[in-house]
Amino acid sequence: MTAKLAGFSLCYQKGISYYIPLITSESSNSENLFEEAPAYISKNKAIFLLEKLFFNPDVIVIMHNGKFDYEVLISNGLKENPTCTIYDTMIASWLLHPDRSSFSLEKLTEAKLFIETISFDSIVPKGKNFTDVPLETAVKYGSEDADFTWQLWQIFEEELKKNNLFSLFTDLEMPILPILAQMEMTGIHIEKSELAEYSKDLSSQIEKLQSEIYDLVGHEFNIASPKQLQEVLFIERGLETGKKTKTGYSTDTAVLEELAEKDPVPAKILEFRKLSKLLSTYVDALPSLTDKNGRIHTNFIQTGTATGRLSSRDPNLQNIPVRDENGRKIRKAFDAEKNKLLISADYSQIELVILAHLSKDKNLCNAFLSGNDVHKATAAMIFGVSPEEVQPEMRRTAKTINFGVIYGMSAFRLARQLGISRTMAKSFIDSYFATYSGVQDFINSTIEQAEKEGFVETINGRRRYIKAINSANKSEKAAAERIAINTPIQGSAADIVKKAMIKVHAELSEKFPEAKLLLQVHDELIVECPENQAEEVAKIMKTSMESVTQLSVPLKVSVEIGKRWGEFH
DNA sequence: TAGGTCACG
DNA sequence: ACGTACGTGACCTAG
Repeated sequence: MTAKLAGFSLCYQKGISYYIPLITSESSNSENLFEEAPAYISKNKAIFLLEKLFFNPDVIVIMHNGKFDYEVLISNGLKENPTCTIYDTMIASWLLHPDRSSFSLEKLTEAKLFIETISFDSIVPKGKNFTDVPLETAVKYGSEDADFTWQLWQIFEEELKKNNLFSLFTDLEMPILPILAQMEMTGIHIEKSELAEYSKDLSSQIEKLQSEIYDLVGHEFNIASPKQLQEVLFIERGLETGKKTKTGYSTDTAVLEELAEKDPVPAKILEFRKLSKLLSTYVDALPSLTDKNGRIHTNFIQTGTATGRLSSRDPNLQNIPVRDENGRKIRKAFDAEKNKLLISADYSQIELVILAHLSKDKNLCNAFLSGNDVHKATAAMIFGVSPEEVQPEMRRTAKTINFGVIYGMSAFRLARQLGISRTMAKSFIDSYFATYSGVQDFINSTIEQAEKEGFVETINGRRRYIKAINSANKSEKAAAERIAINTPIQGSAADIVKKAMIKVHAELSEKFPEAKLLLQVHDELIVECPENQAEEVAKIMKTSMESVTQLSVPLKVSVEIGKRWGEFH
């Protein structure tokens, strides 16, 4: 949002491209400069000319990592909501191979065009800017950037069509791109003073815990160092070791919870870690990232996952705490500006709904159709009781199994998760698959498809190749099978949420243009809008999201309206 | 930079 | 006999 425009490059046929540097001095805004210095044009002139491209519906603009360029152009005066079509070669390559390690123009040019590129670092010395390099060098670097993007598109267009990914590209991923840009640039407001207060509170709690730990242990040490902590727990205090890590014995939550029954230190460590995490990752970090209006801007990464989900970075706004009361205080610091409200709309159990749809399992579909608590319905089915007879413990078990199925569960993990024996876990699993035999069939056929074709697909044809699916190594093969099961479920959910974003954005732009999408958290959309529009905006969001796809089980969306995120009424 | 840990869906 | 649930990103330590 603060990047300046040095110049831009264009290409419309292979091997011929142009770099156009801009006059950098802010004072030189004369219209005549174009004639006086034909090799340069002013920034205003450049934006004016580029707008002709971006607002021509007959034009297709091909870019690499277009969201970035688009945002820079907007920060420098380009109007929003272009009418051209944007095609992004970075996204195209991601759709073709979503678990590639890099989608940089440099790496792709090397891999697909077999050309060595001029690297940015090789022409711009450390600490210098692009505008410091000689024009001749800038021309070389800038113009090949456009040329390679053009050439990559020629290849990707064919490949997308060949693999039936073209409509996913044009109808889903490309329309999402400018929406993400708008969300990022809008940002979300945080109430700094609340976090500042919470910071003091947390710091003193942490300090107190720290001295209590030192007292119990008899000396000071770095609690955050797993190495030193192992020494203290397993040698000095002689506690039993559990799981191993690559470098020693684990001190993670599960292990410490176990140890807490025999020793007072582990519980304090757990509390210390919990509060330190909140303080360093959120409470102290977020306020320093606000702009002059107190808003925070994340970067949504469209190529961030192998399943089709988005990821969020610098800062990650998709992992803001919510699960316990301490953490929720942080979420509540995210608020709407004056005279506005936040609306959160989230899909209920979207991944299980998709599992029901993909497997067409009669009992799982009925579990959804019969009521609104699918875990309870599952418990009733696998324990052979009526829904009214389901005890909380039974529901908890069913819920864990439901998640387990989505992740490709093992009896071992289920047993550990539920704190029961492996035999017992195995019998729950058997009973689950006896009830939901369609789910078992879905799992088997998905793995078979992966073995035969080498990839799995989502409802919309999004693809993920699974190289290890035919591995001779047993645990590698098992891990590949879990990916094969999970990807169509998680990925289809990602497809649906992206479709919903497009629909919600279109509806709101037309009916309530002041309402803005701010965040997407995998199954949840957050919108900010004027107070007096909130009820209607919420209705539009719910309706749009529920009607975006027709599955064999209806999608349900719950909406909440409030001044702060995580605190609704 | 890798490893451990932990925040989220 | 073997390893142990899917997908992320940030912070801290240690080398």
